[in-house]
Amino acid sequence: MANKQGKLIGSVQRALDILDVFNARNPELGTTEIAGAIHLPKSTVAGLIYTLEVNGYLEQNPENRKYRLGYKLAERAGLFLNQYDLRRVAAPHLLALRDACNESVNLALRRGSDMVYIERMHGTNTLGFRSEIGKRERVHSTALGKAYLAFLPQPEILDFVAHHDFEPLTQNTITDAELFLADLACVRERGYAIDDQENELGGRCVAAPLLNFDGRPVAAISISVPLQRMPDTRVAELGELVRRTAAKISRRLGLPHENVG
Amino acid sequence: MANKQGKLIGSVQRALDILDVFNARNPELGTTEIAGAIHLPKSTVAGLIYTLEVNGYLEQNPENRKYRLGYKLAERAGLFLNQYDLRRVAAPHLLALRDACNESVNLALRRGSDMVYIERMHGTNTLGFRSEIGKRERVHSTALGKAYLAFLPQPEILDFVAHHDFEPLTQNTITDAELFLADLACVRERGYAIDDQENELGGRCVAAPLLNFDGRPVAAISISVPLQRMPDTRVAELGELVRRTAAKISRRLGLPHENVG
DNA sequence: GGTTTTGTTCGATATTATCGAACACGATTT
DNA sequence: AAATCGTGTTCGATAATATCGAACAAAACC
Repeated sequence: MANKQGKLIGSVQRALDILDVFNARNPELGTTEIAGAIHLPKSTVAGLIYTLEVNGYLEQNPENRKYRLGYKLAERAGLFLNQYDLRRVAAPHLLALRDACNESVNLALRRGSDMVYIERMHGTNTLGFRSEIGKRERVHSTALGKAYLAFLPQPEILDFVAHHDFEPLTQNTITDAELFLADLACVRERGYAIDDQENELGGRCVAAPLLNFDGRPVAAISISVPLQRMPDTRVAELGELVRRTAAKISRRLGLPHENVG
Repeated sequence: MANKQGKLIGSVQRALDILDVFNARNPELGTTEIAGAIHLPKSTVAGLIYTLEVNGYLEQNPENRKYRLGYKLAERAGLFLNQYDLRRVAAPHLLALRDACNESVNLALRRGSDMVYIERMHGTNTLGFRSEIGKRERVHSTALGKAYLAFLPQPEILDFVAHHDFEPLTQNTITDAELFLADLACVRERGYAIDDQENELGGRCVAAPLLNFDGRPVAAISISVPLQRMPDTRVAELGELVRRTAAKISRRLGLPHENVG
């Protein structure tokens, strides 16, 4: 993004690559597997793994000698999340919103081409409890992303569509720049964004942006509902609800200094 | 704590040191401040910071050019937390426990000399939210830690007291090894541990361990209450409650393979 | 507008991470 | 039980590469 001509530190980059190898399908990996995944000799990754392990970013399962992500990540992540007053301000309103519709509600920041969840509350029926905080989804395929984007200054919007890869995630994903801009215009007009299975089949969402004193979006909130419980009539109803809730939170956001994220 | 003769990779260690410089009191730091904190030249940390930033572990506040922890930590932490079936199994019981006493309830793993929170639910009055997941507290000064420790095999307990630094956190913290062992015996007898302002003034906790099929502790749960709402009579009441809840969860923990943490 | 603090650039130096082969350990198989 | 397979670990030589300090540039401050 910037013209900052920085130099990457090789071994640090490789260490971070190791952390990225882990995912939901591969929560535990051995040294050889990790070495294979990042195309480095075993002995090299051994040292990197050891350093990460000593610092708590990896931990070894004594039963199978494999490694998994460590507690230190949770510790540091807690600090990351607490930086955002936003979360504290929004929490009671999200709770009320959740209770009003009894569906999952979300709060997310934009980070580049992704929206990152920083708070999530599920309806009473769904007892998933998976901490999906930190999860990322694309800007262009989510109601969250479209709500955020729609209220940016026009030049930034155009810059986004010019440089963004509109990867189709379902057959409903908007991949055409013109159509996307038209959709954003609709979002502005009606005050909330709609995702009709554009990010995931069987899922519908409505979302609205949180604006600071300047009118600039700093985050977005959404309600996500399985298709079965989300007929067209309810889309408008929940859309209005999320829009009003977002407006209420925005009014509380007299952020004088930072938190613009 | 092993005799594994590993070699630390210097630059990786320094990069991780940078992440550790951030804390609640210093959520944002500039290059010079970071360099001062870890005693390295600015130009060296610049490269490390850049590498961390590119990977999302740090982000720069455009308003003051300072750095703060990045979203990538939350993303990776989500994966860490999801590794523990424990959380999913315990969640409904914790919820019930929370509703039964309307106080904050916690689930924590032991990591070395600390207990690490992996789930936390607050009473309806306290609106604090998930923020404190990942937080660490000492084993010897918390009900969580004492509950966990008390049910370990005796040799491991002795090993712990032999090598642990019983740092006093309040005037109530047990710092004498003999007294500590005596307290653990009480814990075993009554089935739950008590922390009477040993970790923090004004806070009382009761806790009980979660045991796997083997009878080995894998985690602990607790109820933490402000002193004002926790007279001696209620200690016994909530203690029994947390003990019974822990027993219920333990019964569900037929862990055949791992998750021993 | 001048001054101070802060962040960035640059190239020479020597530290230090890398590599591959050989070793040791455990698990699984026959 | 023996043997095999795969895995993780050790080791020293090599060359790559992170480090450093000073000089530069750029904000922030007054």
